[in-house]
Amino acid sequence: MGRGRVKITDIAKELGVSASTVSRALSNGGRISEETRKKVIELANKWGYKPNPFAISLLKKQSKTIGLILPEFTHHYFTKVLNGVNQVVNNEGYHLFIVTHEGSFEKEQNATTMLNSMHVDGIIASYARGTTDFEHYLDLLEDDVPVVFLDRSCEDLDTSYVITDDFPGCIESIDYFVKSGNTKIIHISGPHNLSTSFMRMTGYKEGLKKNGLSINEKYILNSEDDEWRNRFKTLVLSGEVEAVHCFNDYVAFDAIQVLRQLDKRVPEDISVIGFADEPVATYMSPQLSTVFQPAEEMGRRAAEILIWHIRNPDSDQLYCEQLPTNLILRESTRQIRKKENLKSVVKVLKSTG
Amino acid sequence: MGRGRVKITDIAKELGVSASTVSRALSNGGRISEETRKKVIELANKWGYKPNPFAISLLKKQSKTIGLILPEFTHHYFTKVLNGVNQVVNNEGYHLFIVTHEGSFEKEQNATTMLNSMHVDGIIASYARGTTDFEHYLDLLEDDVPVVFLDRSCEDLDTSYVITDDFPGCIESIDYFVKSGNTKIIHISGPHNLSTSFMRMTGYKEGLKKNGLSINEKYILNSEDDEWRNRFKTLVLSGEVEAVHCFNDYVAFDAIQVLRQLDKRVPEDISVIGFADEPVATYMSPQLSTVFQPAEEMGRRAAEILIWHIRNPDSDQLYCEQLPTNLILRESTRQIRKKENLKSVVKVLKSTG
DNA sequence: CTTATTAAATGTATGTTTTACATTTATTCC
DNA sequence: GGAATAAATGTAAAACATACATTTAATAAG
Repeated sequence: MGRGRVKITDIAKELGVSASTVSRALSNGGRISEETRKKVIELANKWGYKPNPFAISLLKKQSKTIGLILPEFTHHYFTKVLNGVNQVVNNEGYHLFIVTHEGSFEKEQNATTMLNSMHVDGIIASYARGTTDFEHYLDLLEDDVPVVFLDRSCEDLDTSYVITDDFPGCIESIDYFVKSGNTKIIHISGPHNLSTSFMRMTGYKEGLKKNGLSINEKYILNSEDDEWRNRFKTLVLSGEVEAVHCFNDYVAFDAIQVLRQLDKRVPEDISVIGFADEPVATYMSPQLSTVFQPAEEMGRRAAEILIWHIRNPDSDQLYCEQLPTNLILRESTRQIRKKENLKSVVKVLKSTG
Repeated sequence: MGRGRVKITDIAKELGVSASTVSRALSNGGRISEETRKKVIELANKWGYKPNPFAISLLKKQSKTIGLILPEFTHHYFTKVLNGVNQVVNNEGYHLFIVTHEGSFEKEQNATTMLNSMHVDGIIASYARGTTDFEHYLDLLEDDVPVVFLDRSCEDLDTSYVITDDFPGCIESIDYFVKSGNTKIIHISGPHNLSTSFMRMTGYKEGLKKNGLSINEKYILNSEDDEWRNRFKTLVLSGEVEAVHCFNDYVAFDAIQVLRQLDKRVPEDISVIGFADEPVATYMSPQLSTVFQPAEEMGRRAAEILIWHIRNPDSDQLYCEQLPTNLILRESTRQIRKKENLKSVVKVLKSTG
């Protein structure tokens, strides 16, 4: 039979009717006699008829396929995002084309043009760190391919996006440090061209301000700087560090390794809080206190929003959502008292109609 | 212009030539005057012509798309496999459709029929644990869709596969235990319906046998059994445990947690070896000695083999490859002396022509 | 100068499905 | 019986690119 090679005309020929009759019977659209419908459906089942998706896509100009652009697969965070996206996309009868850009702007550009030429019905994109030129996304929008940004937003473009609000999470962390008696707090930042990195550093600064502490640029290290470990050691040894606020869990892991080298105990001597709640946080010891990001939920929301756009192509409505984070206290912070619930939900709905 | 809506006939009309001339000029197939070719290419570039993949797929009956069936995304191992597959698939100009079955046989079946109806050119499959019925893969093969099994093989079906040979890795681990002076070795096994679980347990037994040690079923615990921690504690406290051979790194992590509760030092009192070299192995402390599985390489090989099958549809040759594992010594085992190189490469080439 | 040969360009059919429109058949009413 | 209506089915076009066949023009050979 070969690859469901039975097509609508085969059934039509066998039954002595026309192809359109068969099509109607199968898609129960127009009027058709109950008798023929039954006959057609029966034979279609018997022969295992499967419509050819290419013919349908060619005709209807839609592929029932969604493109997902991710930085990489091996990062656990994106894996969870992917999982979330996959769930709703499957439920809604779409298929997923996944491309990674590995942080390369060029690959990211290629990904968008590729997905466009593959005629995906829409795209969820988590763009490369260094991307500042969004021309390729503009091309997509001009071709009426809806785009939803994930994890990273672009305010210049009129697109929906789903991000976590890193701000409250950082402030919550600083609050906790202060409440547990740590006021000498340093920050180890991430890649400087990454918006989340900037956000978390700003959150750190705001947290200090809110607690009446002064901001000292000397206390902000950059994990991309090869010298950060040495600077960190110097600060620690000079006794100027009581707590470390880190860009993410991996940086926190590295910081704790350094502290161990210096025979500093965590959290007795120095407290550490990470960001993202990656698996590393639960496997390292001490287990890391960190800020949980609802990665899977983000993936789900992004997919839901994208599918909404696909189904409402004429609407100008945009969904710009910031999902709340959650401070998870484990072993790398000193205990203090029952943590208050700082849950924050922000939903903005901007409309450019 | 809308979604690269410029098509071949637009260019043909503008230039006053026929559609097929334009097609020929663009695909530089048949003979055509240099002059017209130039004109066509120029206009195609200017208008940003992109061929419609559906029309091509409909005509050529191939989608340039490969289906990948994985258990899940969140397991780091499969993420790396995915990464490997993705690399070569991209290089060879194919696209990837990814489906997960989450261990459900029904979902796995759906995945195969879905991918078949999407007319993928071939499928790489890592089937569900409990799958014993391979009818749906047989359907695929009958429809001339090549299948390559990954991580899990099916000897009943004439397909290529890529698996790791868990056996030598386990034996190497036991050898190492013995050489470093640990002879009281217990095994903590994985889910009992999982073939890798069985393989690793058998490897453990063979390793003991090879070293002249007796096998005691009392020393084999099952991590799926809720009581394993208590049994483990009892064994440890009775002084019958010098080394622990674990089904995978997560089990090893749990085992070490238990040992810590009992104030046993790793590796001074008890050595532990895991399996798989998951990230947890490098993040926990002590860092875990474990058996590295070439996940990415497996993904790459599977993709290479599948593409070979796609390009050689008439050949009956099968590639059945077992990739070697590698014992990585970190901090959870006592040091002994320079580790000898036990690399083992097995390549079987079976042909049913 | 005619015929054969080559080159260039064009036209047509194919792949599969859907749908707007057209046609046939059956039924009902005056 | 003929017109009007409804129901069922058929026809053809559209979606887009390409393989194959054919036509037209130009050149070489006899």
